[in-house]
Amino acid sequence: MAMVVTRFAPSPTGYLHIGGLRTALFNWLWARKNGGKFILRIEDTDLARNSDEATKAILEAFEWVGLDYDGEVAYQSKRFDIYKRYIQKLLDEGKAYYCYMSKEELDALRQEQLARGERPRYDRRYRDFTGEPPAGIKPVVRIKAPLEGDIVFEDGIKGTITIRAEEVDDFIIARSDGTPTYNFVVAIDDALMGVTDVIRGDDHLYNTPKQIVVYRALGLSIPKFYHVPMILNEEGKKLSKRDGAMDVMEYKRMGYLPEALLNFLVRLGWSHGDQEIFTIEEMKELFDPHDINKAPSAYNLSKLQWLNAHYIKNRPNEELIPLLEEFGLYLADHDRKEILLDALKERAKTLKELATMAKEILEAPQTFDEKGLKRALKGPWDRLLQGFVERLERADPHLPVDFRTILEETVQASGVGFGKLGQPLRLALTGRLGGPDLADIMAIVGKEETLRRIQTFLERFASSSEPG
RNA sequence: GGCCCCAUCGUCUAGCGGUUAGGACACCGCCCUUUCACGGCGGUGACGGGGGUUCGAGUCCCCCUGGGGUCGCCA
Repeated sequence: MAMVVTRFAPSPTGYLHIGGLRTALFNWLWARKNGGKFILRIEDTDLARNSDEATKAILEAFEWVGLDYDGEVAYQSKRFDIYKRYIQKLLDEGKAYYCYMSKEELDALRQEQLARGERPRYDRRYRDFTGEPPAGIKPVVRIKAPLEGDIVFEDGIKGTITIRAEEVDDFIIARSDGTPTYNFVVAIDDALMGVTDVIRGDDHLYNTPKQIVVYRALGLSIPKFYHVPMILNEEGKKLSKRDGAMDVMEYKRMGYLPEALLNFLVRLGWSHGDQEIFTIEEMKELFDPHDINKAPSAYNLSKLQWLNAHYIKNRPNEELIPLLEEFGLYLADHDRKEILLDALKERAKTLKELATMAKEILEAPQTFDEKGLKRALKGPWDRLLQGFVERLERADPHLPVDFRTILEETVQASGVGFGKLGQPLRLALTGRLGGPDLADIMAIVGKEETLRRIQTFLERFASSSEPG
Protein backbone atom coordinates (compact mmCIF):
# COMPACT_ATOMS: atom_id res chain seq x y z
CA MET A 1 0.00 0.00 0.00
CA ALA A 2 1.22 3.43 -0.86
CA MET A 3 2.35 5.78 1.87
CA VAL A 4 -0.32 8.08 3.23
CA VAL A 5 0.74 11.69 3.48
CA THR A 6 -1.59 14.25 5.01
CA ARG A 7 -1.12 17.85 5.96
CA PHE A 8 -2.59 20.63 7.98
CA ALA A 9 -2.21 23.95 6.23
CA PRO A 10 -3.38 26.91 8.29
CA SER A 11 -2.89 30.50 7.34
CA PRO A 12 -1.13 32.44 10.06
CA THR A 13 -3.73 35.14 10.38
CA GLY A 14 -4.95 34.27 13.86
CA TYR A 15 -4.95 31.69 16.57
CA LEU A 16 -5.99 28.07 16.10
CA HIS A 17 -9.63 27.41 16.93
CA ILE A 18 -11.42 24.13 17.43
CA GLY A 19 -12.52 23.81 13.82
CA GLY A 20 -8.90 23.96 12.74
CA LEU A 21 -7.82 21.70 15.55
CA ARG A 22 -10.33 19.08 14.52
CA THR A 23 -9.12 19.23 10.94
CA ALA A 24 -5.54 18.91 12.15
CA LEU A 25 -6.52 15.99 14.36
CA PHE A 26 -8.26 14.16 11.54
CA ASN A 27 -5.25 14.55 9.28
CA TRP A 28 -2.84 13.58 12.02
CA LEU A 29 -4.84 10.49 12.96
CA TRP A 30 -5.12 9.32 9.39
CA ALA A 31 -1.40 9.67 8.81
CA ARG A 32 -0.48 8.02 12.09
CA LYS A 33 -2.94 5.20 11.60
CA ASN A 34 -1.37 4.38 8.27
CA GLY A 35 2.19 4.85 9.38
CA GLY A 36 2.40 7.76 6.99
CA LYS A 37 3.50 11.35 7.25
CA PHE A 38 1.76 14.39 8.63
CA ILE A 39 3.02 17.71 7.36
CA LEU A 40 2.45 21.10 8.92
CA ARG A 41 2.51 23.81 6.30
CA ILE A 42 2.01 27.48 6.94
CA GLU A 43 0.09 29.16 4.15
CA ASP A 44 1.61 32.59 4.24
CA THR A 45 1.67 33.71 0.64
CA ASP A 46 -0.15 36.91 1.46
CA LEU A 47 2.75 38.75 2.99
CA ALA A 48 0.56 41.58 4.17
CA ARG A 49 -1.60 39.45 6.42
CA ASN A 50 0.72 37.07 8.16
CA SER A 51 1.94 37.33 11.66
CA ASP A 52 4.63 35.39 13.40
CA GLU A 53 2.52 35.43 16.54
CA ALA A 54 -0.17 33.48 14.75
CA THR A 55 2.30 30.82 13.68
CA LYS A 56 3.64 30.62 17.20
CA ALA A 57 0.13 30.35 18.58
CA ILE A 58 -0.63 27.46 16.26
CA LEU A 59 2.56 25.66 17.24
CA GLU A 60 1.82 26.27 20.89
CA ALA A 61 -1.64 24.75 20.53
CA PHE A 62 -0.21 21.74 18.74
CA GLU A 63 2.21 21.21 21.56
CA TRP A 64 -0.45 21.52 24.22
CA VAL A 65 -2.72 18.90 22.69
CA GLY A 66 0.18 16.68 21.77
CA LEU A 67 -0.02 16.71 18.00
CA ASP A 68 3.33 16.32 16.32
CA TYR A 69 4.33 16.62 12.69
CA ASP A 70 6.95 15.15 10.45
CA GLY A 71 9.90 17.15 9.27
CA GLU A 72 10.22 20.88 9.52
CA VAL A 73 7.31 23.25 9.35
CA ALA A 74 6.94 24.30 5.73
CA TYR A 75 6.52 28.00 5.03
CA GLN A 76 5.15 28.89 1.65
CA SER A 77 6.71 32.32 1.88
CA LYS A 78 10.06 30.57 1.58
CA ARG A 79 9.07 28.72 -1.56
CA PHE A 80 8.24 31.62 -3.84
CA ASP A 81 10.95 30.73 -6.31
CA ILE A 82 9.37 27.36 -6.83
CA TYR A 83 5.96 28.83 -7.52
CA LYS A 84 7.49 31.42 -9.82
CA ARG A 85 8.91 28.69 -11.99
CA TYR A 86 5.56 27.02 -12.34
CA ILE A 87 3.86 30.30 -13.16
CA GLN A 88 6.41 30.92 -15.88
CA LYS A 89 5.92 27.41 -17.16
CA LEU A 90 2.18 27.94 -17.52
CA LEU A 91 2.78 31.30 -19.15
CA ASP A 92 5.22 29.77 -21.61
CA GLU A 93 2.84 26.98 -22.45
CA GLY A 94 -0.03 29.38 -22.98
CA LYS A 95 -1.97 27.90 -20.09
CA ALA A 96 -1.89 31.14 -18.19
CA TYR A 97 -1.85 34.75 -19.24
CA TYR A 98 -1.29 38.27 -18.05
CA CYS A 99 -4.42 40.21 -17.25
CA TYR A 100 -4.15 43.97 -17.30
CA MET A 101 -7.49 44.74 -15.84
CA SER A 102 -7.17 47.14 -12.92
CA LYS A 103 -8.81 46.58 -9.58
CA GLU A 104 -11.09 49.51 -10.32
CA GLU A 105 -12.20 48.02 -13.60
CA LEU A 106 -12.78 44.68 -11.97
CA ASP A 107 -14.84 46.25 -9.21
CA ALA A 108 -16.91 48.14 -11.72
CA LEU A 109 -17.53 44.96 -13.67
CA ARG A 110 -18.64 43.20 -10.50
CA GLN A 111 -21.03 46.00 -9.63
CA GLU A 112 -22.63 45.81 -13.06
CA GLN A 113 -23.00 42.06 -12.87
CA LEU A 114 -24.48 42.27 -9.41
CA ALA A 115 -26.89 44.96 -10.54
CA ARG A 116 -28.01 42.67 -13.34
CA GLY A 117 -28.46 39.88 -10.83
CA GLU A 118 -25.60 37.88 -12.21
CA ARG A 119 -22.83 36.13 -10.44
CA PRO A 120 -19.80 38.39 -10.27
CA ARG A 121 -17.03 36.92 -12.32
CA TYR A 122 -14.08 37.88 -14.46
CA ASP A 123 -15.07 38.13 -18.11
CA ARG A 124 -11.84 36.64 -19.46
CA ARG A 125 -11.19 39.72 -21.53
CA TYR A 126 -7.43 39.18 -21.59
CA ARG A 127 -7.51 35.43 -22.08
CA ASP A 128 -6.53 35.62 -25.73
CA PHE A 129 -5.28 39.18 -25.75
CA THR A 130 -2.54 39.84 -28.24
CA GLY A 131 -2.54 43.60 -28.57
CA GLU A 132 -0.51 46.26 -26.88
CA PRO A 133 -0.95 46.04 -23.10
CA PRO A 134 -2.22 49.21 -21.42
CA ALA A 135 0.53 51.30 -19.89
CA GLY A 136 1.05 51.72 -16.19
CA ILE A 137 -0.67 48.52 -15.20
CA LYS A 138 1.16 45.79 -13.39
CA PRO A 139 -0.61 42.71 -14.59
CA VAL A 140 -1.80 39.74 -12.60
CA VAL A 141 -1.45 36.23 -13.96
CA ARG A 142 -4.61 34.26 -14.56
CA ILE A 143 -4.88 30.60 -15.35
CA LYS A 144 -6.95 29.36 -18.26
CA ALA A 145 -9.76 27.38 -16.78
CA PRO A 146 -11.73 25.10 -19.07
CA LEU A 147 -14.49 26.86 -20.97
CA GLU A 148 -16.91 23.99 -21.05
CA GLY A 149 -17.61 20.62 -19.57
CA ASP A 150 -17.73 19.55 -15.96
CA ILE A 151 -15.06 19.33 -13.35
CA VAL A 152 -15.75 16.16 -11.44
CA PHE A 153 -14.00 14.74 -8.43
CA GLU A 154 -14.60 12.08 -5.88
CA ASP A 155 -14.89 13.31 -2.33
CA GLY A 156 -14.22 10.69 0.34
CA ILE A 157 -16.98 12.08 2.49
CA LYS A 158 -19.52 13.63 0.18
CA GLY A 159 -19.25 11.38 -2.83
CA THR A 160 -19.05 12.62 -6.40
CA ILE A 161 -18.93 16.37 -6.75
CA THR A 162 -19.69 17.91 -10.10
CA ILE A 163 -19.09 21.56 -10.89
CA ARG A 164 -19.78 23.02 -14.29
CA ALA A 165 -16.71 24.55 -15.86
CA GLU A 166 -18.48 27.89 -16.33
CA GLU A 167 -18.55 28.20 -12.57
CA VAL A 168 -14.80 28.31 -12.42
CA ASP A 169 -13.20 31.62 -13.35
CA ASP A 170 -9.84 32.18 -14.89
CA PHE A 171 -8.71 32.85 -11.37
CA ILE A 172 -5.59 34.76 -10.42
CA ILE A 173 -2.52 32.67 -9.71
CA ALA A 174 -0.11 35.56 -9.25
CA ARG A 175 -0.85 38.98 -7.85
CA SER A 176 0.35 42.10 -9.57
CA ASP A 177 3.32 42.13 -7.21
CA GLY A 178 4.25 38.73 -8.51
CA THR A 179 3.38 36.75 -5.38
CA PRO A 180 1.38 33.59 -5.96
CA THR A 181 -2.09 33.02 -4.58
CA TYR A 182 -3.61 30.32 -2.45
CA ASN A 183 -5.34 28.00 -4.89
CA PHE A 184 -2.24 27.84 -7.00
CA VAL A 185 0.33 27.16 -4.32
CA VAL A 186 -1.85 24.69 -2.45
CA ALA A 187 -2.06 22.46 -5.48
CA ILE A 188 1.64 22.72 -6.18
CA ASP A 189 2.73 22.07 -2.62
CA ASP A 190 0.34 19.22 -2.08
CA ALA A 191 1.70 17.62 -5.21
CA LEU A 192 5.36 18.41 -4.52
CA MET A 193 5.14 17.28 -0.91
CA GLY A 194 3.53 14.04 -1.94
CA VAL A 195 0.29 14.68 -0.10
CA THR A 196 -2.04 11.79 -0.84
CA ASP A 197 -5.05 12.68 1.30
CA VAL A 198 -6.40 16.17 1.81
CA ILE A 199 -8.77 16.39 4.74
CA ARG A 200 -10.07 19.93 5.16
CA GLY A 201 -13.14 21.96 6.02
CA ASP A 202 -15.89 21.93 3.43
CA ASP A 203 -15.55 25.67 3.08
CA HIS A 204 -12.82 24.55 0.69
CA LEU A 205 -15.16 22.52 -1.44
CA TYR A 206 -15.39 25.20 -4.09
CA ASN A 207 -11.61 25.61 -4.12
CA THR A 208 -11.16 22.02 -5.15
CA PRO A 209 -12.21 22.44 -8.80
CA LYS A 210 -9.87 25.42 -9.03
CA GLN A 211 -7.04 23.38 -7.67
CA ILE A 212 -7.87 20.61 -10.07
CA VAL A 213 -7.47 23.11 -12.88
CA VAL A 214 -3.95 23.74 -11.59
CA TYR A 215 -3.11 20.06 -11.19
CA ARG A 216 -4.22 19.39 -14.75
CA ALA A 217 -2.46 22.36 -16.27
CA LEU A 218 0.76 21.22 -14.64
CA GLY A 219 0.19 17.52 -15.13
CA LEU A 220 0.41 16.85 -11.40
CA SER A 221 -1.32 13.95 -9.73
CA ILE A 222 -4.48 14.77 -7.82
CA PRO A 223 -4.81 13.66 -4.18
CA LYS A 224 -7.90 12.25 -2.51
CA PHE A 225 -10.15 14.86 -0.99
CA TYR A 226 -12.24 14.69 2.14
CA HIS A 227 -14.32 17.74 2.88
CA VAL A 228 -15.35 17.81 6.49
CA PRO A 229 -18.59 19.64 7.30
CA MET A 230 -18.25 22.69 9.50
CA ILE A 231 -18.74 22.88 13.22
CA LEU A 232 -21.75 25.01 14.08
CA ASN A 233 -22.42 26.76 17.36
CA GLU A 234 -24.94 25.53 19.90
CA GLU A 235 -27.72 27.30 18.04
CA GLY A 236 -26.74 25.60 14.82
CA LYS A 237 -25.32 28.79 13.35
CA LYS A 238 -21.87 29.56 12.15
CA LEU A 239 -19.29 29.32 14.89
CA SER A 240 -18.19 32.69 16.16
CA LYS A 241 -15.66 33.82 18.71
CA ARG A 242 -18.40 34.09 21.25
CA ASP A 243 -19.25 30.42 21.30
CA GLY A 244 -16.34 28.27 20.39
CA ALA A 245 -14.21 29.76 17.69
CA MET A 246 -11.93 31.04 20.37
CA ASP A 247 -8.29 30.20 20.70
CA VAL A 248 -7.71 26.55 21.51
CA MET A 249 -5.42 27.72 24.31
CA GLU A 250 -8.43 29.35 25.88
CA TYR A 251 -9.67 25.86 26.67
CA LYS A 252 -6.49 25.26 28.57
CA ARG A 253 -7.06 28.42 30.55
CA MET A 254 -10.61 27.31 31.30
CA GLY A 255 -9.30 24.10 32.78
CA TYR A 256 -9.90 21.56 30.05
CA LEU A 257 -7.60 18.61 29.53
CA PRO A 258 -6.25 18.17 26.01
CA GLU A 259 -7.40 14.57 25.83
CA ALA A 260 -10.93 15.69 26.64
CA LEU A 261 -10.87 18.33 23.93
CA LEU A 262 -9.50 15.87 21.39
CA ASN A 263 -12.03 13.23 22.36
CA PHE A 264 -14.77 15.81 22.06
CA LEU A 265 -13.59 16.95 18.65
CA VAL A 266 -13.05 13.50 17.21
CA ARG A 267 -16.68 12.68 17.96
CA LEU A 268 -17.88 15.82 16.24
CA GLY A 269 -18.64 14.48 12.82
CA TRP A 270 -16.99 11.12 13.26
CA SER A 271 -18.10 8.07 15.13
CA HIS A 272 -17.28 4.46 15.65
CA GLY A 273 -20.50 2.72 16.58
CA ASP A 274 -21.64 3.71 20.03
CA GLN A 275 -18.21 4.42 21.46
CA GLU A 276 -17.88 7.78 23.20
CA ILE A 277 -14.57 7.56 25.01
CA PHE A 278 -11.47 7.21 22.90
CA THR A 279 -7.88 7.18 24.00
CA ILE A 280 -5.47 8.65 21.49
CA GLU A 281 -4.35 5.12 20.70
CA GLU A 282 -7.90 4.03 20.00
CA MET A 283 -8.46 7.03 17.78
CA LYS A 284 -5.38 6.18 15.80
CA GLU A 285 -6.53 2.63 15.46
CA LEU A 286 -10.12 3.35 14.51
CA PHE A 287 -10.24 6.66 12.70
CA ASP A 288 -11.10 6.66 9.04
CA PRO A 289 -12.12 9.79 7.14
CA HIS A 290 -14.59 7.76 5.12
CA ASP A 291 -16.66 7.44 8.31
CA ILE A 292 -17.00 11.17 8.74
CA ASN A 293 -20.57 12.40 8.72
CA LYS A 294 -21.81 14.40 5.76
CA ALA A 295 -23.87 16.77 7.86
CA PRO A 296 -22.50 19.68 9.85
CA SER A 297 -22.47 19.24 13.60
CA ALA A 298 -23.20 21.63 16.41
CA TYR A 299 -20.79 22.44 19.15
CA ASN A 300 -22.07 21.18 22.48
CA LEU A 301 -20.35 22.50 25.59
CA SER A 302 -21.98 20.18 28.10
CA LYS A 303 -20.65 17.15 26.27
CA LEU A 304 -17.16 18.61 26.42
CA GLN A 305 -17.65 19.21 30.12
CA TRP A 306 -18.77 15.65 30.66
CA LEU A 307 -15.73 14.33 28.85
CA ASN A 308 -13.46 16.64 30.77
CA ALA A 309 -14.96 15.49 34.06
CA HIS A 310 -14.38 11.93 32.95
CA TYR A 311 -10.72 12.53 32.21
CA ILE A 312 -10.17 14.47 35.42
CA LYS A 313 -11.69 11.63 37.41
CA ASN A 314 -9.37 9.14 35.82
CA ARG A 315 -6.22 11.19 36.03
CA PRO A 316 -3.78 10.15 38.77
CA ASN A 317 -3.44 12.76 41.52
CA GLU A 318 0.26 13.25 40.97
CA GLU A 319 -0.47 14.26 37.38
CA LEU A 320 -3.25 16.59 38.44
CA ILE A 321 -1.09 18.48 40.93
CA PRO A 322 1.24 20.24 38.47
CA LEU A 323 -1.68 21.04 36.17
CA LEU A 324 -3.55 22.60 39.06
CA GLU A 325 -0.69 24.98 39.74
CA GLU A 326 -1.76 26.92 36.66
CA PHE A 327 -4.90 27.72 38.58
CA GLY A 328 -3.15 28.90 41.68
CA LEU A 329 -3.45 25.70 43.65
CA TYR A 330 -0.21 24.38 45.08
CA LEU A 331 -0.65 20.96 46.57
CA ALA A 332 2.72 19.35 46.08
CA ASP A 333 3.70 19.72 49.74
CA HIS A 334 0.29 19.32 51.29
CA ASP A 335 0.16 16.20 53.47
CA ARG A 336 -3.54 15.63 52.84
CA LYS A 337 -3.46 16.13 49.08
CA GLU A 338 -4.57 12.59 48.31
CA ILE A 339 -7.73 12.89 50.36
CA LEU A 340 -8.42 16.32 48.93
CA LEU A 341 -7.98 15.34 45.31
CA ASP A 342 -9.79 12.03 45.62
CA ALA A 343 -12.75 13.89 47.06
CA LEU A 344 -12.72 16.72 44.55
CA LYS A 345 -11.90 15.12 41.24
CA GLU A 346 -15.24 13.32 41.36
CA ARG A 347 -17.01 16.65 41.40
CA ALA A 348 -15.11 18.95 39.07
CA LYS A 349 -15.92 19.57 35.45
CA THR A 350 -12.75 21.56 34.89
CA LEU A 351 -9.38 21.96 36.54
CA LYS A 352 -10.33 25.51 37.30
CA GLU A 353 -13.40 24.35 39.15
CA LEU A 354 -11.34 21.80 41.00
CA ALA A 355 -8.88 24.46 42.10
CA THR A 356 -11.68 26.70 43.27
CA MET A 357 -13.29 23.93 45.27
CA ALA A 358 -9.99 23.04 46.84
CA LYS A 359 -9.39 26.62 47.91
CA GLU A 360 -12.86 26.74 49.42
CA ILE A 361 -11.79 23.91 51.69
CA LEU A 362 -8.24 24.98 52.34
CA GLU A 363 -9.14 28.55 53.22
CA ALA A 364 -11.50 29.48 56.02
CA PRO A 365 -14.79 30.78 54.64
CA GLN A 366 -15.20 34.53 54.38
CA THR A 367 -18.85 34.47 53.47
CA PHE A 368 -21.68 32.13 54.31
CA ASP A 369 -24.42 31.06 51.99
CA GLU A 370 -27.62 32.84 52.99
CA LYS A 371 -30.00 30.11 51.94
CA GLY A 372 -27.79 27.57 53.61
CA LEU A 373 -27.90 29.45 56.88
CA LYS A 374 -31.65 29.68 56.72
CA ARG A 375 -31.99 26.00 56.08
CA ALA A 376 -29.43 24.64 58.48
CA LEU A 377 -29.51 26.90 61.49
CA LYS A 378 -32.63 25.48 63.08
CA GLY A 379 -33.32 23.87 66.42
CA PRO A 380 -30.49 23.26 68.83
CA TRP A 381 -27.86 23.42 66.12
CA ASP A 382 -25.45 25.47 68.23
CA ARG A 383 -25.66 23.05 71.17
CA LEU A 384 -24.91 20.21 68.80
CA LEU A 385 -21.94 22.01 67.37
CA GLN A 386 -20.75 22.84 70.86
CA GLY A 387 -21.07 19.23 71.83
CA PHE A 388 -19.00 18.23 68.84
CA VAL A 389 -16.37 20.79 69.77
CA GLU A 390 -16.08 19.35 73.25
CA ARG A 391 -15.55 15.83 71.98
CA LEU A 392 -13.15 17.02 69.34
CA GLU A 393 -11.03 18.89 71.84
CA ARG A 394 -10.55 15.77 73.94
CA ALA A 395 -9.53 13.66 70.95
CA ASP A 396 -6.48 13.44 68.73
CA PRO A 397 -7.95 12.80 65.25
CA HIS A 398 -5.90 12.66 62.08
CA LEU A 399 -7.57 10.46 59.53
CA PRO A 400 -11.08 10.94 58.14
CA VAL A 401 -12.21 7.87 60.07
CA ASP A 402 -11.15 9.53 63.34
CA PHE A 403 -13.28 12.57 62.65
CA ARG A 404 -16.15 10.43 61.46
CA THR A 405 -16.16 8.52 64.72
CA ILE A 406 -16.40 11.71 66.76
CA LEU A 407 -19.13 12.96 64.49
CA GLU A 408 -21.13 9.80 64.94
CA GLU A 409 -20.65 9.77 68.69
CA THR A 410 -21.93 13.32 68.93
CA VAL A 411 -24.97 12.55 66.84
CA GLN A 412 -25.73 9.37 68.73
CA ALA A 413 -25.44 11.06 72.09
CA SER A 414 -27.95 13.72 71.07
CA GLY A 415 -30.32 11.33 69.38
CA VAL A 416 -30.88 13.52 66.31
CA GLY A 417 -30.35 12.83 62.62
CA PHE A 418 -26.91 13.30 61.17
CA GLY A 419 -27.92 16.31 59.14
CA LYS A 420 -28.87 18.34 62.19
CA LEU A 421 -25.23 18.51 63.08
CA GLY A 422 -23.79 17.93 59.65
CA GLN A 423 -25.36 20.89 57.92
CA PRO A 424 -24.34 23.57 60.42
CA LEU A 425 -20.89 22.03 60.58
CA ARG A 426 -20.62 22.14 56.84
CA LEU A 427 -21.48 25.82 56.86
CA ALA A 428 -18.96 26.48 59.60
CA LEU A 429 -16.23 24.72 57.69
CA THR A 430 -16.79 25.90 54.14
CA GLY A 431 -19.57 28.46 54.21
CA ARG A 432 -21.70 26.34 51.90
CA LEU A 433 -23.92 23.30 52.08
CA GLY A 434 -22.49 21.19 49.28
CA GLY A 435 -19.14 19.51 49.05
CA PRO A 436 -17.11 16.49 50.03
CA ASP A 437 -17.54 14.29 53.04
CA LEU A 438 -17.29 16.26 56.29
CA ALA A 439 -14.80 13.86 57.79
CA ASP A 440 -12.61 14.30 54.72
CA ILE A 441 -12.79 18.06 54.97
CA MET A 442 -11.83 18.00 58.65
CA ALA A 443 -8.98 15.59 58.05
CA ILE A 444 -7.69 17.88 55.32
CA VAL A 445 -7.72 21.06 57.38
CA GLY A 446 -6.87 19.32 60.67
CA LYS A 447 -8.23 19.45 64.18
CA GLU A 448 -7.04 22.93 65.13
CA GLU A 449 -8.32 24.65 62.01
CA THR A 450 -11.59 22.78 62.32
CA LEU A 451 -12.03 24.07 65.84
CA ARG A 452 -11.13 27.59 64.77
CA ARG A 453 -13.69 27.62 62.03
CA ILE A 454 -16.42 26.28 64.27
CA GLN A 455 -15.59 28.81 66.96
CA THR A 456 -15.69 31.68 64.48
CA PHE A 457 -18.98 30.42 63.19
CA LEU A 458 -20.53 30.06 66.63
CA GLU A 459 -19.43 33.52 67.63
CA ARG A 460 -20.96 35.00 64.55
CA PHE A 461 -24.26 33.14 64.37
CA ALA A 462 -25.05 31.41 67.66
CA SER A 463 -26.62 34.21 69.66
CA SER A 464 -28.55 35.81 66.82
CA SER A 465 -30.11 32.52 65.82
CA GLU A 466 -31.17 31.57 69.31
CA PRO A 467 -34.76 30.41 69.04
CA GLY A 468 -37.14 32.80 70.69
C1' G B 1 -29.45 35.85 -5.96
C1' G B 2 -26.17 31.84 -8.94
C1' C B 3 -23.59 27.40 -7.86
C1' C B 4 -22.30 23.42 -4.42
C1' C B 5 -23.27 20.57 -0.04
C1' C B 6 -26.45 18.75 3.82
C1' A B 7 -31.13 16.86 6.70
C1' U B 8 -32.55 10.50 12.67
C1' C B 9 -34.37 12.67 19.88
C1' G B 10 -32.76 19.76 22.21
C1' U B 11 -27.31 18.24 20.99
C1' C B 12 -23.42 14.41 19.26
C1' U B 13 -24.61 10.07 16.75
C1' A B 14 -25.77 4.26 15.41
C1' G B 15 -28.56 2.64 11.27
C1' C B 16 -26.04 1.05 5.32
C1' G B 17 -34.57 -2.21 2.28
C1' G B 18 -37.56 -5.93 6.93
C1' U B 19 -35.07 -2.82 14.05
C1' U B 20 -40.19 -2.49 19.78
C1' A B 21 -35.35 3.13 15.41
C1' G B 22 -29.91 1.79 19.52
C1' G B 23 -26.11 4.62 22.46
C1' A B 24 -24.06 9.25 24.65
C1' C B 25 -24.67 14.46 26.58
C1' A B 26 -28.52 17.38 28.59
C1' C B 27 -33.29 17.01 31.19
C1' C B 28 -36.80 14.35 34.73
C1' G B 29 -37.61 10.41 38.50
C1' C B 30 -35.80 6.62 41.86
C1' C B 31 -31.68 4.34 44.53
C1' C B 32 -26.99 5.22 47.09
C1' U B 33 -25.95 9.24 50.82
C1' U B 34 -24.67 13.87 56.37
C1' U B 35 -24.85 17.63 51.84
C1' C B 36 -23.25 18.51 46.70
C1' A B 37 -21.41 15.60 43.23
C1' C B 38 -19.95 10.66 41.36
C1' G B 39 -22.16 6.05 40.46
C1' G B 40 -26.45 2.61 39.52
C1' C B 41 -31.47 1.99 37.66
C1' G B 42 -35.56 3.94 34.96
C1' G B 43 -38.15 7.75 31.99
C1' U B 44 -39.52 11.90 28.45
C1' G B 45 -37.66 12.58 23.56
C1' A B 46 -36.18 11.83 16.60
C1' C B 47 -36.48 9.70 11.11
C1' G B 48 -38.69 18.08 8.33
C1' G B 49 -42.99 17.77 4.45
C1' G B 50 -44.94 15.68 -0.11
C1' G B 51 -44.66 12.42 -4.08
C1' G B 52 -42.72 8.03 -6.23
C1' U B 53 -39.73 2.84 -6.61
C1' U B 54 -40.64 -1.73 -3.74
C1' C B 55 -44.33 -7.15 -1.07
C1' G B 56 -41.85 -3.78 2.37
C1' A B 57 -38.40 2.76 3.04
C1' G B 58 -35.16 6.34 8.33
C1' U B 59 -32.46 3.68 4.51
C1' C B 60 -33.23 4.31 -3.03
C1' C B 61 -35.22 8.49 -6.64
C1' C B 62 -37.73 13.40 -7.41
C1' C B 63 -39.86 17.99 -5.57
C1' C B 64 -40.58 21.35 -1.53
C1' U B 65 -38.95 23.33 2.96
C1' G B 66 -35.06 24.33 6.15
C1' G B 67 -29.77 24.78 7.23
C1' G B 68 -24.67 25.41 5.76
C1' G B 69 -20.78 26.74 2.34
C1' U B 70 -19.04 29.70 -1.65
C1' C B 71 -19.03 33.59 -5.32
C1' G B 72 -11.29 38.40 -3.45
C1' C B 73 -4.91 40.51 -6.48
C1' C B 74 -7.80 36.10 1.77
C1' A B 75 -6.66 31.43 2.94
